[in-house]
Amino acid sequence: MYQKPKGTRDLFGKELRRLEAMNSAARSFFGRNGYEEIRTPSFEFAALFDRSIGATTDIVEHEIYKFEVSKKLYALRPEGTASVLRAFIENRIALPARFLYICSMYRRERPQKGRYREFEQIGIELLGESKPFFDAEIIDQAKRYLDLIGARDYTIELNSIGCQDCRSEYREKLREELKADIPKLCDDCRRRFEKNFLRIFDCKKETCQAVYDRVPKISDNLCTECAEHYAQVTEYLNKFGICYAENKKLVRGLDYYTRTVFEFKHGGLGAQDTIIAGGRYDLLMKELGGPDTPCTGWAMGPERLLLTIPEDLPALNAKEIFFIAGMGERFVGDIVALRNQIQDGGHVCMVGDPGESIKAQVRKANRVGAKYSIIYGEDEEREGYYTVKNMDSGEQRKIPKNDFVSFISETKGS
RNA sequence: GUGAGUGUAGCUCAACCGGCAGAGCAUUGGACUGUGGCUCCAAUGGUUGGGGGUUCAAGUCCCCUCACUCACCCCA
Repeated sequence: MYQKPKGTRDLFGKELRRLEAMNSAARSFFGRNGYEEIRTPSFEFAALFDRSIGATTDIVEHEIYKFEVSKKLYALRPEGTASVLRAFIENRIALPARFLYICSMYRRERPQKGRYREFEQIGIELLGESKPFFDAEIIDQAKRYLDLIGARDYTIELNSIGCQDCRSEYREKLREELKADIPKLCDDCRRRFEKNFLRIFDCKKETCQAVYDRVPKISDNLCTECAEHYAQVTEYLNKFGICYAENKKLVRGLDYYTRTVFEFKHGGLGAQDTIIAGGRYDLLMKELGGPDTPCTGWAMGPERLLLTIPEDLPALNAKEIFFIAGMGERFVGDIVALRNQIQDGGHVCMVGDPGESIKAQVRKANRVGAKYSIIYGEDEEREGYYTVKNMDSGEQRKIPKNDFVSFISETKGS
């Protein structure tokens, strides 16, 4: 028996409907906010991600699916931002630009709760706006979207990790501060400090956290411009009426972030509790060879979000289902014509095997959730009507063939 | 890449110290010949994830392997 690769899923039924409901809600909500959907290739040249995410991050080092064809090295995209910026630059799109993407991403990690090797991301990118207002605005939009689809009990955490100048200055300060404590830190943290020093604050070990609790934080060591920017972001968030918590230990895993970073988290998700993460990345566009352009954006993990939302997501318009039970092979022509008529009227219609007993067919009608069973056999043919059984009430009506069109259209709205 | 846990019928799970592989639900048929759901009766359903070993005897103990789950790492 064939099996799907580790970390992938077959999506169907309720799960896929819920996911698709989120996607269409995102398209219409962010569409109303001026975001235009963009779809970039599932794979890019691998170098794009080295440059954007950071060549020393774990994602680039061993989580990307890479493959070489005709001496060219490709990579399945592990995230969306790099591709969107590449597309923006390559297609010479005008500023300011607002993009929405809904795409599968690929990372070769060990799967666990809320983490897969192929997973969806819904993300927005706002290109060409530098003002703190827009940092706050994309947070506000994320929050309103979550509220719209019925998410509850999430928290918003905010921090600023400054620009390159504040960061390199802070890094030396931190190195001094930590000197005496280095023996207390875990191996991972020592490694982190060399590779991506801010990430030490993400460590889950209490012994490490005890040290970081009393060490100066980057948000208290910003340059004047970054500090002013951060202060204004918090002011705007207050004006928007958004509840958030400042988390001085909040950092991001990707290299390209500057100044504002934020996460939306949800308890009850286990270890992977971040449902939305993003921030400002003013340097990346230039880094990728484009015009010097300030940008903000975030990405959401819809699978994780769905884990937090109770079953009854605002349903897509539930269609009424018809089921035709024909009483013998010789009615196939009539049955098919009737099926077409019902489907042309915009309804869902399934047909039973006319060779099966009426009992077996009505049972199947029940099983597929049919609202109406239509029985057609010798009596109906002779006298020119359809027997229509309402599967909820059990009530049964004879509807003359000539009246059937109006029956169909009446049924539509109910 | 590292660690822990779990794999028994389509699904959810039993099976004592190693001693004939079981139940509920689902499926199919019947009671009810052209009428589903509810009830009752019956039937079908298994190389106990796979391979090897120990033993008179392995679902059970040992080794290997595969898959899933959770956590570390990392991240949406």
